Amino acid sequence: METGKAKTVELVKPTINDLARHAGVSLATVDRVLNNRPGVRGVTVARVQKAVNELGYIRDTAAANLARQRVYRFVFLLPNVSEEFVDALQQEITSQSATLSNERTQVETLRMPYADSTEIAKAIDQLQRETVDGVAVVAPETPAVRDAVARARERGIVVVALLTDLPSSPRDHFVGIDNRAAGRTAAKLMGSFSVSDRGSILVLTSSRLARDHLERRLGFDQVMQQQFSGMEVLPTIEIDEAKLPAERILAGALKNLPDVCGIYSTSSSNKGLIDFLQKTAGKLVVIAHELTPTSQAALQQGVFDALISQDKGHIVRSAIRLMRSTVDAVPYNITQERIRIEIFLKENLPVS
Amino acid sequence: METGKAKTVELVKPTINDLARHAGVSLATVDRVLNNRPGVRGVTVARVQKAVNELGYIRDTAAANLARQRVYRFVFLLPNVSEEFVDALQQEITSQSATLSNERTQVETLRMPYADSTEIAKAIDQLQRETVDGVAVVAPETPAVRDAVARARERGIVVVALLTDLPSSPRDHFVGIDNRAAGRTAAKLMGSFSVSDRGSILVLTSSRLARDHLERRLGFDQVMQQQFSGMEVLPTIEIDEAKLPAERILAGALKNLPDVCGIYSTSSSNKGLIDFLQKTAGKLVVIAHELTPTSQAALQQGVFDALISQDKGHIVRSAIRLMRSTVDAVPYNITQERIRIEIFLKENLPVS
DNA sequence: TTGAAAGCGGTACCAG
DNA sequence: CTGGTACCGCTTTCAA
Repeated sequence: METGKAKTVELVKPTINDLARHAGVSLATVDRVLNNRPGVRGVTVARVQKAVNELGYIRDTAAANLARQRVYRFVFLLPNVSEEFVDALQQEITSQSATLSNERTQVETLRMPYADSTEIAKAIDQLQRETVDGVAVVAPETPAVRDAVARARERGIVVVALLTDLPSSPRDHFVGIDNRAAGRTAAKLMGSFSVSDRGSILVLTSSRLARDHLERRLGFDQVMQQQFSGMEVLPTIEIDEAKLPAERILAGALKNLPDVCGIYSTSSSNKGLIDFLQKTAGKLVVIAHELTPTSQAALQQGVFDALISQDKGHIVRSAIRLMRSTVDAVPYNITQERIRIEIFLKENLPVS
Repeated sequence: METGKAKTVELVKPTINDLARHAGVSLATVDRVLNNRPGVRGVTVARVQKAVNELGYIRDTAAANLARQRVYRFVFLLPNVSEEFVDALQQEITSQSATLSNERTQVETLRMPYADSTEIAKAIDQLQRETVDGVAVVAPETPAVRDAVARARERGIVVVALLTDLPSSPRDHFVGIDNRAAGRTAAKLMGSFSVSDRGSILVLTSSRLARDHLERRLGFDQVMQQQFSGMEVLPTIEIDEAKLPAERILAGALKNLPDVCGIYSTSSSNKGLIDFLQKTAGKLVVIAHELTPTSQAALQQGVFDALISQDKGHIVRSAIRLMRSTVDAVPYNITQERIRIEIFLKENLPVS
């Protein structure tokens, strides 16, 4: 810890020319072994590899991509539900695509009915290795999806599960938060923000994105039971505005259950809930997911008490970095790719 | 929102060759106007610029950097206090430097006594434009520092304020959290986690990093007063282990103040506090800053209730991206550079 | 099985 | 004031 102690990193960076000279072969041969292309004698390969090790060679990806005129082509497969968060995610992809195209990366977004996993599977099956390098998909974990993912990977397409994991599918990566931990966090906040240590909690969900919602509920129950056992967590109510307005459902539920003191919505589309709460006098602790203009306003007004969120920009960048490095079979920095569980309170809302 | 609606981005990317042809000039001339080098007639400049606009030319930075053999040289100036967080930050810089060197970026870390701003100013003054492109500095806001920053910028060195802002200095950017909002968040959690709505709160600080600590305290007071006015926030106690062990100070304070129900430490070095708390029976709500191995353990054990943190990896990457794009005078994505206020509870601790 | 040489998109030096 | 050209690090024909 002495003052001024400095730490520098050398930047000598041997090139393939150095390798060629060192190994006594031509550039072309060096390139062949570097990219393990066929047609090089074992001895020659060994000579080059020795040079690589001795000189500590690291390929300059930028130069390689330039020479190769490489373009990465990725597809995002999102549900076509009218959910603010998903729309915002697509918006994010679109707005990043400008920058991305300067980084030799092409992105395309496809929207599919989330519930119809046959449709999704079909869409995945239509992805040709010749035209796409990787796909990031938001999908339920059904056999149809699993098999389509497996086939895509066999074709050599990199597959990333987005938002909701597909652990039983052979996907290359999952990009999204740990939803069980998110549920635990929601519970901790719910319990802490409640003035009383008893009462019951309403849990709301949307039918879509099933697995992540389930995981959230599991984590929620776990902590409520461990730390706030005086409170009762009611069975999950599924809200589908298309069938029945949220306000109706909620009004009914609250009438029958007079001791409800909190609401946890595992969903990210809460317009109906917000409308209902704004008309209701009683003070409930309300926790929901995802920071969107709507939910942010609700938080600001005090209708919501906390929001569990994940950064859309980070998710998109992370998915792309992971697809890119997987395609190129180069390592990536895992710490940069962990999507954090963000907690928003009125007090730490981003200044917009 | 139709199914399958696709959004693609073209990747035609005109090159300087296209520009040259289109404008009827040579590559060299195109290069001159692109880099506004002298010695080109106004008409010619106009012709090239017209071509740029008509073709929608965007420079390929990777190719340019290759040709130019560009290397970015940045310096991080950190306090040489023995604080876990700062050490971790230096560690982060070091571990990123491997990747960075493959991105034509060289980083060097210097450690300076935080309290001695003349020393810091001297260190900044010693940075030569010939050998460094940018510096990220953690420093108190004193006239000496301000002037040194101004001189560095006049020499053409990009300056980024790290962790604690230097708003009155002509720094190019600030990389770190909004510390007032962080304090507000701490207060909200403090009030919510407290079982009673009265009692008094101890606020601890380390003498260093003054401005950010001050801002945290301000934000804290604001929300405590607004939302938890039944609680009393006591004057800040400065802890300097070198002078007097934290345990002594705390034991003394708590003896005189029997109604203390919570502790907010604006500092990130809390070994003494943790030691003290582990030996103490009473249940206090304790909130501190920065996720480190020590603080994480304290959170895990229930000694701490919440941690307000900022991501070190993000901070370093962000500082570097900002310095790079400022040096090159190219735009950057502000949303990617906003350092979030992270809230860690036992429930959302990263699985390590 | 190997090497020579052109070229990717730019930059920079030298000549005119 | 402008153009020609070698070169950055790597890839990719084509020919030997």
